[in-house]
Amino acid sequence: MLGVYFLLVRLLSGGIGGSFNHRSGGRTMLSLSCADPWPEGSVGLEEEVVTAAAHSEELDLDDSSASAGSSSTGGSDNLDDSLTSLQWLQEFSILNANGPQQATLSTHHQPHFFGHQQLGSEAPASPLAGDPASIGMPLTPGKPTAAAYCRMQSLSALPSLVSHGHCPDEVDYKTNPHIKPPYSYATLICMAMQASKKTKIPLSCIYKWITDNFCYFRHADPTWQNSIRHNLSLNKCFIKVPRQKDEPGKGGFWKIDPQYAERLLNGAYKKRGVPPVQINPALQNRLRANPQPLPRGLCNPTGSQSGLCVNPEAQQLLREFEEATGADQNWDPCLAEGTMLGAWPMRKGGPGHKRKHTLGSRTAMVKVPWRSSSPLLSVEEYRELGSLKGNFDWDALLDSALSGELSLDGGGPLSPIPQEEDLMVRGTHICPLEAPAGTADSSHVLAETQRSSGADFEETFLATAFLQSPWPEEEEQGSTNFLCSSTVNLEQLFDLGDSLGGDLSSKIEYLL
DNA sequence: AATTGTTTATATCGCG
DNA sequence: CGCGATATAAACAATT
Repeated sequence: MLGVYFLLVRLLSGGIGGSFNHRSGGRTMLSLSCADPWPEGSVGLEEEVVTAAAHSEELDLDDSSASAGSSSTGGSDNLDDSLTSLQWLQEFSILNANGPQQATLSTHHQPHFFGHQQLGSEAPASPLAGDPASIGMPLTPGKPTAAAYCRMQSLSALPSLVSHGHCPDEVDYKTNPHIKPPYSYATLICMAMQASKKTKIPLSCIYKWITDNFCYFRHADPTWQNSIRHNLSLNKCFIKVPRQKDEPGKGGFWKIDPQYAERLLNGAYKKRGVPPVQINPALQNRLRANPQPLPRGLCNPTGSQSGLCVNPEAQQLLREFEEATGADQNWDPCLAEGTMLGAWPMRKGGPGHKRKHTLGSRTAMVKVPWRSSSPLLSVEEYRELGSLKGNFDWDALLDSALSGELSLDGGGPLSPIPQEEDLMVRGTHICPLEAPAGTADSSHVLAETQRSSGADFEETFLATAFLQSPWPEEEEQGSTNFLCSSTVNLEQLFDLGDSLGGDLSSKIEYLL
């Protein structure tokens, strides 16, 4: 069972943004959730972003950013094995599955992790309804969550505060106001930008996304906003897009320089050492006064709720399984465990794996694998890439994977995805990114991105599609959204495996 | 006045 | 110890 579990983790979570988070009654449920649990009809920021999108054509991928990447770095041509393209992805996936994007367990789409917060210009730091810091509940009651402080059993003294440096990855940052997310500000900005699915977003939307997705910042001193602004200004990754004269509102928009996107998210976790626990100072006194009970969602001593703990035997089984199937020999089970199963993401390469990220140096480009996927392409870039569209044949995908054809490291058979059709998962519509006409942009960056992304791009998109987006996607409204609403029963998926027949199925059964 | 954006300064941390 | 990355604070200007 576990081996298939792992396999499908690789197949799906790395791509779909699904999260394996629960086993119930012997049925392993694969929960898939995705972005845009936001209420329809929201105004304010939505309008702003929509407006921004309407003007995006004039702002996409200016030549400077394009040339910066294609020339100065030699960029994508330089390989850097240390930056495996999916590392950030899996990290990002689980992080969002467990944190920013609440993984769901039920078959019902859970629109919000905290109920609805109206969009608009209200103070970003305004606590959400149901905010545990506001109502004294550490985590949303009654909602199963993948976020769990696995292996925190010994930390009952401060269960919701202490991550102890063990597995804070399973902290539900959406609901836990005490632990500072282990992301740099730049990464947070990137997340917000990507989650927005817009080419450019205003500062207020960045605030909004961060506060919506990281409870910590809802209660933290607002000086973090200063840091955000500081980062936007100083970090060359971010490009300011002036607001057009006919665009109402204050300030400009911000977009990410695609050339820097990967680097940023390769460092999706702050590599810089951070204290094991950064307790929101604003809450410390309250916590001292009112010690909180063990929050729901925390890993119980048996680890049964979430945070699947993988014992060495299981990992060995998986390895054997993969050796038998030939599936993705590049996959690091440690990584998978760390990212998909709740362990703190491994710092691949160890302490010597230093990230180079200079705020102000466009020339100090990190080497990016040419086939790595950039998760931070603007929506127009996504759209233009086109590879997001088309029939996403999961039968074929699973087939390929089980037969060892599928290499998640790119260049696989998925590259030439047919275009002009919606994503389909066994007949279920996956909200495709709207592909407006006339967005063809043959910038160097895009060309480079297209060339370099290849098959990874689908993974990238799918893996990040579940990021919560505070901005409703009109194209998704009223449509059945597989990623948002579906819970895939693995047994159903395995039915596919049955159809594959042969040794693989037996191996699967053996592992089960 | 509030928000947004820029700049400077300082501190910490990890790494070579 | 120097350097780079990051965080934090603060001052200041521009804009709405």
